[in-house]
Amino acid sequence: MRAPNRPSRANNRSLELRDAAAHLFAHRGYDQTTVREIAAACGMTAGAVYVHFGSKHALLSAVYGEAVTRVTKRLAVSIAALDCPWQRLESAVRAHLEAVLQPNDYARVMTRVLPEDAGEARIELIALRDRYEALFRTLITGLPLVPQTDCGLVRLLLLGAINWTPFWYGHGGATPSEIAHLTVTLLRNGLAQPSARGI
Amino acid sequence: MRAPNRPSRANNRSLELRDAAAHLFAHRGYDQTTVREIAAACGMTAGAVYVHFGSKHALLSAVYGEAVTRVTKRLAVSIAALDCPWQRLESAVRAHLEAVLQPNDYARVMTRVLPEDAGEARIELIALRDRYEALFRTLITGLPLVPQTDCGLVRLLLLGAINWTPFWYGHGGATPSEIAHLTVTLLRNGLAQPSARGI
DNA sequence: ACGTAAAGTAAACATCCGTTTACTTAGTGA
DNA sequence: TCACTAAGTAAACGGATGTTTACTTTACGT
Repeated sequence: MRAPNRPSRANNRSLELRDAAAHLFAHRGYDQTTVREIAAACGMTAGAVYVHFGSKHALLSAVYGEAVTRVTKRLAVSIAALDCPWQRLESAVRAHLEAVLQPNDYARVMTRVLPEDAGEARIELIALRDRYEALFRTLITGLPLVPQTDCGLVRLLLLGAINWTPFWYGHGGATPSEIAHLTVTLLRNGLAQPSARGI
Repeated sequence: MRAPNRPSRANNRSLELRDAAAHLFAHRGYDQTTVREIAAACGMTAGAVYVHFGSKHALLSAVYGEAVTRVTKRLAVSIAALDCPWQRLESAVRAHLEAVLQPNDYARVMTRVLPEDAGEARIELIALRDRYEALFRTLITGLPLVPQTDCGLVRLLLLGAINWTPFWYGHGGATPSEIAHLTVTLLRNGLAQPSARGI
């Protein structure tokens, strides 16, 4: 008699478990989170976790998949009304940063948990991550760049820069919006004084 | 009678252990590497590791410290003869990338193992990493940037971009030298067609 | 030649982890 | 009402892990 006002039998505690797992994975990493901790965070026993998820890896897949879904939606909304390719990119970067930098457990799992650490779920996580990064591919190939720019390389550098932000955010004092603006300005115009530009 | 031509009693097998640990930490991560594996890679037993290192964490500290020392030296050499601030930065980035991207176990540990995963050794690793990143601080503050640029933010974005490269290097086809050139060019001039630059 | 101490082994220790099993509880539908 | 089934518990299982202990080997200084 834990929840008297239980809405129905399918009182999906699996979502509660997934949230708890996301929180722990985001803050302590996958390896250093135990199934017992996840269960305890929901007031359950470790065994009960396996009623909802076949394995710890499956739990990570569920968290990762939800993370990609959420941040993809957020990104799509943020660029929907914009036309200028540079504005679209900046808005996408801002959306990504807001997702990753706020205390948002799901988004943070995307950058903190390496697919390589996921064992069996590895291939699935890589596919999910690639699906997300393809959005940036579209945004970047839409930019009016100097000819023969390696768009793939630009995308990877950009994603690297913003995926690394969780490791230092908070010490610099800049907001996600400011970081996004500087990042895209840098990509667009560079930072050299006009008199000091190279060929 | 393992090594007949043993040079002396202090046949420092601790260096051999450190190398083996670096290799395994770089390729499989800290948590997923066992002390027994490290010992086996040197033809030893797990117990023998504790003759040379007090704990697994101490072994990680040794690897991390050596990594910082090596890459610092490499970086200092690469920029010694250069005057132009942009050339100095590009050379430093190239040196960093070559260290991180070649099958160089030590440098890779610096980007693959998060200090947060190091337990007791955490504070020490952070101090070592900060010491290294301070080199880039000097290089960036020496650049003739547009006024009021947030140099700290630029440094963090740059380090993020190049620290993330190990996760995708090899799929893009670009060499460390090419990546370094594009990165610094981007930082300097941006990538927008001159006709499409913003204010 | 001999004592010392470093280097290494083999095995145990204590603990923890993911997972499974046997069992209990409590709604649900016929 | 009663069989059915999802949800959960308690406990055990099997194995792995970092570390310690007791003992052996071996090179060096005196």
